[in-house]
Order: sequence, then C-alpha cells, then structure tokens
Amino acid sequence: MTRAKNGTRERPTLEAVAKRAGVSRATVSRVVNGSTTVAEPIQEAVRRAVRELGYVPNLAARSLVTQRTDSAALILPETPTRVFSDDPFFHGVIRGVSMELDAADKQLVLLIAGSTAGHDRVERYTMGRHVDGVMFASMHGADPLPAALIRMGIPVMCSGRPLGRATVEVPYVDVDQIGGVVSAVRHLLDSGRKRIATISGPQDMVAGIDRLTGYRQALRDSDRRSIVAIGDFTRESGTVAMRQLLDDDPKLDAVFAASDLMAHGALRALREAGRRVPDDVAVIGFDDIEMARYTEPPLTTVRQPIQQIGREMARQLMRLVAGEEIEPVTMLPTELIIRESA
Amino acid sequence: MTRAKNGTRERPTLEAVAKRAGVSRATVSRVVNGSTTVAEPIQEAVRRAVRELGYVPNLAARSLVTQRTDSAALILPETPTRVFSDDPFFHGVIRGVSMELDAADKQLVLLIAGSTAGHDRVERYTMGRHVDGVMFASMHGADPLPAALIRMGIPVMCSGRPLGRATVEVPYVDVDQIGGVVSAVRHLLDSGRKRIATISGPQDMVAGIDRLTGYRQALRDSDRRSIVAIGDFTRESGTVAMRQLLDDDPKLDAVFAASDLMAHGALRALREAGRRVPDDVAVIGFDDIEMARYTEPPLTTVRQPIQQIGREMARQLMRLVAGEEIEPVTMLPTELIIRESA
DNA sequence: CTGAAAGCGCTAACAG
DNA sequence: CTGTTAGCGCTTTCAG
Repeated sequence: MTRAKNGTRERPTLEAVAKRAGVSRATVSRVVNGSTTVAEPIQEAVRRAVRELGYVPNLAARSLVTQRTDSAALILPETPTRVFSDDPFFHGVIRGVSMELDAADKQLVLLIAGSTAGHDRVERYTMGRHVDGVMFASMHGADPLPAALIRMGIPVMCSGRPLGRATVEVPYVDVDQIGGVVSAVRHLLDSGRKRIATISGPQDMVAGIDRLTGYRQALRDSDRRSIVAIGDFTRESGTVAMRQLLDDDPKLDAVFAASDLMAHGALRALREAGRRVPDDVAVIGFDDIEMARYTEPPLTTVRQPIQQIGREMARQLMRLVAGEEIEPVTMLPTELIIRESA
Repeated sequence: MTRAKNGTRERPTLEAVAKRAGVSRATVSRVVNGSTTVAEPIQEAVRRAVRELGYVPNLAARSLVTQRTDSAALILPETPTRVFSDDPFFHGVIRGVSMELDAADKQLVLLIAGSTAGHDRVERYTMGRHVDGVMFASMHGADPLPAALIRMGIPVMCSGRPLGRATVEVPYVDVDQIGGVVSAVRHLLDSGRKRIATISGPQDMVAGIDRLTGYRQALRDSDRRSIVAIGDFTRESGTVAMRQLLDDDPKLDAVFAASDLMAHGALRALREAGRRVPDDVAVIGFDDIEMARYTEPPLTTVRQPIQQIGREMARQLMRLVAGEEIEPVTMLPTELIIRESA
C-alpha cells in the first residue's frame, strides 16, 4: 500500500529557512529571488539552509503578492481526438508557442477543452488568474471568453480573427487567407479553367469562412459562377464533398479545397470517378502540409506559416504581459506553391 | 494600438462584494462556494453584487489557504513533434486522463517538456504546488522528478514502471507487457517458426526494455536463439531495423516488432527485399493501433488498452489527492489479436 | 545591507 | 444563520 501524503507533510516555508539560517524572512526571499544586495557569506548560509530543508517556494503565495505566475495558457477548444488527428495545425501552433515561451522562460500550460464542462473549467481556470496570459487557437463560433478575459485585464491573443461583434478589441494574428485563396483561384483562371468549384471549410470557423470569401471574391471579378460544397477540414469530408460536387456539375474542371487534407480526400473521389488530375480536373489545396508533396499527383497548395502563427501569438502575448502596447492585428503572408496537380 | 491592461485594472475582491451587498466577507465566501447555510434573500443580494461587479475569485488566494488547486498535471517529457506524431499513444493517454478528470471536475494541465530547460520549468511548476497531483507518461531514463515530488508530499502516478532504483515508492499503472510479448512469440513458435527476430524499442524507455525482456524470456524456454535490432518506436526506425535484421540473418522467418509503427516499417523493408508476409516471414506488432487493420497484410498484434491507462492513472491520482490509499501498481491486461500477418 | 511590518485575497474555525 | 478573527506563504516598502 502506498500512503497518500496528501500535501499535509510539513513543507518548509521561508520562515523555517530564515530561522535555520539565522536571518529574516526578507533576506531569504532576496536570496531566493537572486537579489545581489545581500552579503556573500549570508547568501551562502541561506542557500545551505534552503538545500538542507529542501525548500521550494510556494508559487500560490508568491503570485498572490506579485500578481504574476510566469506561465501562459494555450486553449484548444477541441476534443483530444481532433487535436491529435493528422491535421498538423495544432502541432505547428504548439511548436511555435513552445519555442517562444521557452525562450522567455515561461511555462506553457495547454488546456484542451472539447466539452462544455471543459470550457467552463477553462474559464474558471483562466479567469482565476492561474496564468499571466491566454492564447486561443482554432476557435469555433463566437466564443465570449477572449473578450471576457480582456475585460478582466488578462492579456489575450487569438490565432485567427475572432468571430462576433467585439465589444472590446481582441488582438489576433492571422495569415492572409483571402490573399492566398485569391492567388490560387487566379492561377486556375489563368490556366484557362472554366468551371471552378470549391470545397470549403466549416462555416463556424473563421478559416472556413475566410477561405470561402476569398474564393467568391476571386470569381466575382470573372464571369464564372461559384460551385460550393462544405467540408470540415478532414480528409473524409473532402471525399464526400468532391463526390457531391461531381454530381452537381459533372463538367467542372477545377477545384479549390480549403485544406490539404480535404484536397487529398477529393483526389480519391476524382480517381474513383475516373477523372485525371490535372488533365480533367485541376486541384489546389491549402496549408502545404508535408503530405502534399507525396500525393498522386503532388498538390499545388497555399502555404501558410503555421509555426510562425504560434511564435507570433506568444511573442505578442509576452509584450502584453509586460505592459507594452502592440498592434491589434498581425498578418502573416501566404504563398502559392505550384506542383503538378494544377 | 491595443493598450495592455497588465492585470493592474482593479479587480473586485471579496471585500468589495461584501461591502456592496452589505454583508461580511465570510458570507460572500459561503455563497460563492455554494454553502447552503445562508438565508435565501442574502444569497440573492450577494449574487447580485457578484454579478454587478463581475467578481471572479482569485484562485491563488484560495489555494493558498485551501492547499488545493482542483487541477492535475500530465507531464509529457517529449518534444511537441513526437507528441503529435502518428504514434497514438499520447493521444490515447490524454483522452483517458481527460475523461476521468472531466468526471471529477478537475482541470487537466498538459505540460510538454522536451528540452532540459522545459524539464526544469516543469519541476518548478509542479513543486511549486500549482497542481494537486502529477501524472507522467512516456518517461525516458531514470527521471528523478517523480520521486522528488512524492518526497514533497505531492501525489504522483506514472504510466509504466519508473526506471531506476527508487528511494521512495512511485505508484504506476502499466500493461502486462511481458505477458503480451510472450504470447506473441509463443504464437510464432507454435506455428513452427524457427528463426524469430525482434525489433525492439528504445532501451531508455521501460516499454522498450520490457518488451525485449518478454521476447528473450519466451525464447529462453525454446532452443531458438535471439536476433535483435533496436528501433525507437517510429515507422522509419522499423524499416531500418528490418533491413539490418535481414542482413544479419537472411533466413529469419518471423519478427516481433515492439510497436505497430515499427512493424509497419518492417513490412515495407520485407516487401523491398522480396519476402512475402506471412509465407516467408511472419510479422507481429504491438499496440493494435487503428492502422494495424489496414496494412498489407493486416497485422497480428498485441492489444494494449492505452486509453484505460490514462483513465486508471487519473483515477488513482484522484484517490491519492483525496488522501486514500492505493495499490502501488495497477496492471492492465494485454491481448494477442491474430490477423493475417502471422 | 538587513530586519520589521504590512498586506496580497481568500477560507475556516469560533463565537454570538 | 452571520460576523469576527486569524492566518495561508510570500514580497516589498520603509526604517535603521
């Protein structure tokens, strides 16, 4: 049997260390926090006492007075299943955020909140000032939490423009979604495609909305009509959407999919339907994930710097936490990567 | 420009709410924490004051006195890249932990610590009592942190037997690795295979060590000699190891890979070498990941209940946090799943 | 350069 | 049922 220690085991406090070292609590605090204004011999004595007692500062007590925790949260309002799917978005953002926070010696706290209960807990956790700042990735619909946190004075950064009319300004970093899509669709137009369809992303997510907007905008300037099917960014939904598109308009000769995963799914549906890519139908994706180079044929796609989104979010957040001013929106570039599929 | 609020914006405290509602701090505290021993009209008054002021409890202050945070950490000592690779282990454990913590209304705090600096931060974070308990998954080598936390009186659970001579007992949940491997190798022996090789996992991880032990143990009872190559659980390493194995012993007729991913990689190397599976060489993997059913041929494998590892870790941890006693080791069963590859 | 004193915001006896 | 009181463990003026 293992006996639960239950936290009740006496933990040495500053007081204890002070007594042992024969100094005051204030002095111990200074040494522990690296103040240089303490005489060397005393510093040594304090450090020995710390070591002997195994003293570790109580962070709750410290942050109660300093109002800082030296940690930041990244909130992913998704189920673990989706976070760990083969969509490399989360992976990239987390990597970027990690790197930047590492450099600032801040602890990254990852909060995954797929369920409603989870979302409520995250709200309590962040509003309760367990972290110095909060980042959001992959928001669905118009989540009121970012604005609520800002009203509480807690720094917030989002990846992707937050949906909903903001009563307060929520800063965010995004990539030039519309510009990227427009250049993709233009490429299709320029190469003489007549019937250009799109497989769009979910319309409760800003990336889904913006990419559809980009598609419509690019077609508006031409005389082509739009042909739309809705997916949810997954491979499977791409296949389903492509089939439907072929049903709707058997003569379509190009398709822009709002994610590489959906483009991959579309490739499969096209193959099943006996269409050759790019001869019969040109395909363009979005994201430039690793896999895009290994599909048959390799995917023309719009590259977005996912990892940099994470870095930029973290960097701006650190500035906010430090009390600096920042630009409310940071826009990162996208780039059309031309391969064999279009 | 967005002005940083920097946390300095006056946040209403219990005191403020109490004054506004015309009651004492204690009463407000009772209402906020759902005590029923407060007269209904007063409760209502307090709730209104809370609403009007937008009061949110300061969790640092609360946990300073309650000694609880209502959150638990799951530590993944890996880089984000590996955590988000196609190895479904992390995904499964996180899912299991999430579900169990959800049920207990505790916040899951995910700490990813690939670098040394990251590991140090995690140490400070957990030792500083930011969480009520700590879980470890996928430990490498003999990490001293679990034992250190236990000595501090912080409840700890590990997935997989912790390596290194423990000065204190670190409770863990594991699956019956050895039993699973033994049944796999027996299956190979029973079907008449003579030269059974293994692609083992990394030897700084307990899963890697135990599965190799199982292999050796099963062969010890027979007259077969062991043929070993070391991988690191990734698909790529499986391919490399299989090539080497074929070099070492071109006549081998069976291979046990310590993970399905490595088995998948091995399949590829075998195909390249012109070996048919299972006719020339039988292959067995470990994990029973989704993909195992879609390989060519489908993989015979040892199923381990990954998600349940997470659930069990979280459940036991909650008991420790509650001050209950638990069994120091929880063993979960494995099961040989026979498909076409062996 | 060091110590004393005053809280940070909250909960939990203990009285009344 | 409600208010008073006493800290939780730490940092930070302010004196000395």
